[in-house]
Amino acid sequence: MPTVSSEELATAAGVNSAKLRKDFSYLGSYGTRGVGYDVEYLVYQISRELGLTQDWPVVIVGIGNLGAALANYGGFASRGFRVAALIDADPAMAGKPVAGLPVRHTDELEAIISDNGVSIGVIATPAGAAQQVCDRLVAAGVTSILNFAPTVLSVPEGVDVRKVDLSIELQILAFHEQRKAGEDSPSPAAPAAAARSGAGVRSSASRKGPDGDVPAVMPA
Amino acid sequence: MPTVSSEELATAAGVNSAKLRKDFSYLGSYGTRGVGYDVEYLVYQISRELGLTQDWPVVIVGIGNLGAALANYGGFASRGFRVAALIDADPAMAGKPVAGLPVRHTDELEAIISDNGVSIGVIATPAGAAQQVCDRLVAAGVTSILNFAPTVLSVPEGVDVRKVDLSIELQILAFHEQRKAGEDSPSPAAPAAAARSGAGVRSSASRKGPDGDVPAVMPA
DNA sequence: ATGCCTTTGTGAACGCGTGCACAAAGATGG
DNA sequence: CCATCTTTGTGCACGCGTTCACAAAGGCAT
Ligand SMILES: NC(=O)c1ccc[n+]([C@@H]2O[C@H](COP(=O)([O-])OP(=O)(O)OC[C@H]3O[C@@H](n4cnc5c(N)ncnc54)[C@H](O)[C@@H]3O)[C@@H](O)[C@H]2O)c1
Ligand SMILES: NC(=O)c1ccc[n+]([C@@H]2O[C@H](COP(=O)([O-])OP(=O)(O)OC[C@H]3O[C@@H](n4cnc5c(N)ncnc54)[C@H](O)[C@@H]3O)[C@@H](O)[C@H]2O)c1
Repeated sequence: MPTVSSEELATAAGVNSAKLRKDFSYLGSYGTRGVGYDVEYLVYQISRELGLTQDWPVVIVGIGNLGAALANYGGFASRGFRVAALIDADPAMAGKPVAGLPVRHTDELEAIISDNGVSIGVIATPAGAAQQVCDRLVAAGVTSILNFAPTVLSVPEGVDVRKVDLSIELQILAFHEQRKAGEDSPSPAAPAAAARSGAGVRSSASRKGPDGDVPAVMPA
Repeated sequence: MPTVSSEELATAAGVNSAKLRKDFSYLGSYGTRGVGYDVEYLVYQISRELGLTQDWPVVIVGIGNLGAALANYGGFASRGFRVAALIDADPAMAGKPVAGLPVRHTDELEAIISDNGVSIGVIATPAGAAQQVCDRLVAAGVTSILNFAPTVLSVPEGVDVRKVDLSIELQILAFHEQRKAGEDSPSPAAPAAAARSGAGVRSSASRKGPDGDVPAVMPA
């Protein structure tokens, strides 16, 4: 029976072994003292706890550069996610196949969500359309949203939103990069914690950019 | 002079106003009591602290579906980042223009990094090539990496890596989704903190998938 | 069966980020 | 010039996650 110790796993993952054991203990402690964890059983337990034993239908809204790349990405299917439909507002795209699936028009959004029991939606539209799309998804029954548009979405309680903002990722890297360069005294005691916040800071009078995309943090 | 109070900003960002003030205090506290913060000056200070006053040349390695989408993304330029070059290993792509830039072959990687003073690199290659690409980037002088390949990169001290793993984002959503559904007793005291870790858990004997992409968490 | 060795599971202490609450500072109006 | 009002800057305490450290448990060899 193939087993792994918490120490091996911790080293591989780059975390503390005690933390890993404590985390595992929350799902029922199925290790054997003196031996470790049964790999197969452990994987099953974690998969089950994470909700990976069922497969989740997801819809991708906004089939542009990014949306198409996501649709073509094989990593979803292998992790228990199934792309139920690709949705775009552009009538010219309707019916056109992307990654083997025909693009559906936004008009069908509610029906698609409902028919497929979709509870997870991916938004890859321009920022200007994101909130509107979000509202429709939520109204149709979606309760989890992965947002790629650079906007803070407001949703009713009970709906989870995760935001992926590539610009912010780069900004965080640039922040640390700058620190490496100026090794003298760029704000002595700043705990770098501020760099972790995903929330964008805007003035109360801020406006969106010309194309409704990427709210500018800098004035010019 | 347009100003904002910490309370306004905090509400907009969805955070506590005290936290926001304390964060600002790390960069020198330039607010005026009874009034608030001068918007323009505050934006400048934050931009400077974040390293946004200079523009950072970046290279994107792996111009496939995702890499091309990134190259076409306008959000980088507007935040102070400049795509210095697009790099791919496929000889057929060399010279072909993507988003207005000619794709350069991997052979030129070191020269490109050096000539442009690039310190930030984006990896969008298949997972199997990521570590190798990473090593070359680092050897050439890159000290910050944004990694889209589903692999944990190992880098020498002093090099920052940020990983964007879309599958994990979806898994986190699915995890919470599952909780909403089974409202009875799915592991009573699990603090949901485990879902935040970005580290992938693999058995010590794990192998990559057939195409060297997406290390499978589940056995089958 | 007994003793030894390995590794788990977890109580307790530590460290750190977050939020509260308030004194000090400055603007504003009389 | 003084009173009052608003908002900052921050000391302090609370809560939570992380880490240490170790007793208990189980395997394994003798
Ligand atoms: N391309 C990237 O690498 C990248 C990176 C980070 C963030 N983003 C963000 O992701 C979003 C999409 O980026 P992109 O490069 O794919 O843009 P894109 O312009 O190529 O694609 C946008 C797509 O959304 C569709 N669309 C517009 N309004 C819609 C609506 N109301 N309902 C449904 N579909 C609608 C358009 O028809 C188009 O196909 C943008 O918000 C962008 O800021 C993109
Ligand atoms: N497409 C997505 O939405 C998506 C989402 C999440 C993660 N990812 C990850 O991003 C990576 C790229 O995804 P993709 O869909 O663009 O794949 P892709 O196959 O379309 O593109 C990969 C590109 O990398 C190039 N490449 C291969 N080896 C290279 C090397 N050694 N040096 C330089 N270039 C090399 C290939 O020529 C190809 O152009 C993968 O690791 C994938 O798992 C993609």
